[in-house]
Amino acid sequence: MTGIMETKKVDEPDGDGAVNSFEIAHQVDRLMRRIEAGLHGKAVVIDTDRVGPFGGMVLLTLAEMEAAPVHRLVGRMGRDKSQMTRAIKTLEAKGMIARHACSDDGRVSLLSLTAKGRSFVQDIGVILSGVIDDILEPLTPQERQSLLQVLKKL
Amino acid sequence: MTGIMETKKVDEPDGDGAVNSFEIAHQVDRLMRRIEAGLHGKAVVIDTDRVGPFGGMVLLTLAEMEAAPVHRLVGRMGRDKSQMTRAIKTLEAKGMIARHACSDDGRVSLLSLTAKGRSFVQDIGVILSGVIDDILEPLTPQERQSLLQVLKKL
DNA sequence: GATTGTTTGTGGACTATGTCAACAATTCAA
DNA sequence: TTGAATTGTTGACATAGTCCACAAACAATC
Repeated sequence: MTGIMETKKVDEPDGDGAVNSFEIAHQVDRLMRRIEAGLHGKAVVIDTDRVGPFGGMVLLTLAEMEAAPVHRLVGRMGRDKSQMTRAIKTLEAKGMIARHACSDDGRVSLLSLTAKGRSFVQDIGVILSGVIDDILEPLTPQERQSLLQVLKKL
Repeated sequence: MTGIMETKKVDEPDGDGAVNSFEIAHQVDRLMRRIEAGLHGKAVVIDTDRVGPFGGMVLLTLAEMEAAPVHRLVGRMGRDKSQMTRAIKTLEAKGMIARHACSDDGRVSLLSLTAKGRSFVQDIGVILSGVIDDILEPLTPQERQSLLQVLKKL
């Protein structure tokens, strides 16, 4: 149906407009990797608590939700529950997030950033912006906008 | 400079057209994760040799290079050398790739897919195409094309 | 030809992430 | 109220990524 792995060479898009799937996967992978690498290179200096890339993502994500239960974080980030449990535990130990019981539901405990967590998010956000701006540098503002637009649609 | 982590709410693009950086990182991350999850769900059945996601990517990448030294694979995939060494070792053990000495350079050994490796790539390619087509389903052909275009501009 | 430095690939040791399955506590629904 | 479903936790394990040191082959110089 789609063209990628056929033996014949595919020089132009298929009739139904499909694009090379592996090419997409590969480019997305590379992009993600560049973001991580950029962060890895620059963020070490401020990550004094050794929160790590994943912990950073959790904090960043939590920053734009404020007071969310674990399962919502899980849903938003697409990770495993157990992984999230542990990440939260260490982030809590480092004083980045706090949890308080949910009055409506005895099972859930709501998560929120502490002042320290917010301050970290602030710092890492600036760095992340810089890294992504560097990567997106070859794109025109229109292209950036359309990239974000398309990504959001998915 | 960029808007993401400012305290004030950002409802519209900044004057200089910058977009929310974290949003980009987050969406790229999610997209990558959806691809992995889709692959994970569907590819298990054919991955009888337990090549794994990373091994699969190596094979896919190698398929479009044919007879490449390790360091080129490393460069293309943005991973660590040692990681690649080990991945190659196991892939070789599983009979997916073969290595033969390079006449020009005594240090490098050129990698290429075996028949088995090519067959695997064929299968996984079909699945990957399906997964990505599913994910890209909400996009118009124009949007897909523009996504790939923008990604390639990196 | 011996020298120094670089590239290429390996290996060890370690950390971080991700997966799977089982589980208790709670809530929900019939 | 009893049986499912949800929520979060844990154990055990598998995979992936990082850092550092190293040997062998090359490259450039003297």
